[in-house]
Amino acid sequence: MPELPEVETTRRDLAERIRGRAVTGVSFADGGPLPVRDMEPEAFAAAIRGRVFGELERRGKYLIAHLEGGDALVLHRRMTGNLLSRRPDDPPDAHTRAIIHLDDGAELRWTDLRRFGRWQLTTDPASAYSGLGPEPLGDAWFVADLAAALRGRAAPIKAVLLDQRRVAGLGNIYADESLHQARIHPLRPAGSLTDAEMTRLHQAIRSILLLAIEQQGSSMRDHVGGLGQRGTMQERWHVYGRAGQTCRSCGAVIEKSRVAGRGTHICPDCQPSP
DNA sequence: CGTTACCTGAAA
DNA sequence: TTTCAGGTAACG
Repeated sequence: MPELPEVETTRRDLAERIRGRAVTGVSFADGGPLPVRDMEPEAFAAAIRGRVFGELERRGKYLIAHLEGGDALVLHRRMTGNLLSRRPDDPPDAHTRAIIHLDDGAELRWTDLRRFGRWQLTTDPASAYSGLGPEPLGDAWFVADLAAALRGRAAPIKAVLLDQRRVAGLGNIYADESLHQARIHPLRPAGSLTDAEMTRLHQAIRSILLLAIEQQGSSMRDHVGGLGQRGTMQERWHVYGRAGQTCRSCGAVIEKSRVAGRGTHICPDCQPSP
């Protein structure tokens, strides 16, 4: 579910709310898989109780909640995970799987319908996301870096964009939207893109991710920000979720197919077949 | 590389 | 009843 803009929205919403706050306890829902898989829930609760949060960082789609002392709680929302700050008397949130209680009385609620999300308490946070490629919104991501990631690759460009080792943070929605804005068909062999196409794609990725962050992400169904609010980027989609509707750029009918195992949306006029 | 499994629920 | 869903690890 959540891609870079959705995770960044959570980070911005929660960073100042948790900084300096101590954990007073953790409670987990009864029954079903929990986000902590590499230790027993009781051991996890004992290990984090009393710890104080520092900076809340994002890397790709990972959230890194640093703890004073150097270790961190690394979270990945996967498909339906949400982390939100609530007060104890706020109404319950559906599919709440865990709650971190803070010393100012706030509750950090983890909701996750499909239970794919993961938490990892680690003394070496970087090891949790060591294979990630560059941050597409970073100061040091240039067209040349995208070109290097694509060079010689026969795989469809969409598959490469979804590969977190090449670029960190793109998922199915923003891969489709970026390729449409850049006027590139998702099945084009990655290594076959011209310089002009790579320049357009680099620009499209950055501008779409920035707009999506402004919009606080896409709330197709499950995503909410750190305060429980829905994003509005779904109103700006050009192709994703719009099969059968007309292209906002040229009026052609948006088509849906399957590429790299994922539902894939294109405008057949803007994005000619390879 | 593409496919399957992991989970639950909504929609077709 | 079947299919599909924003992700990714483990398969072959």
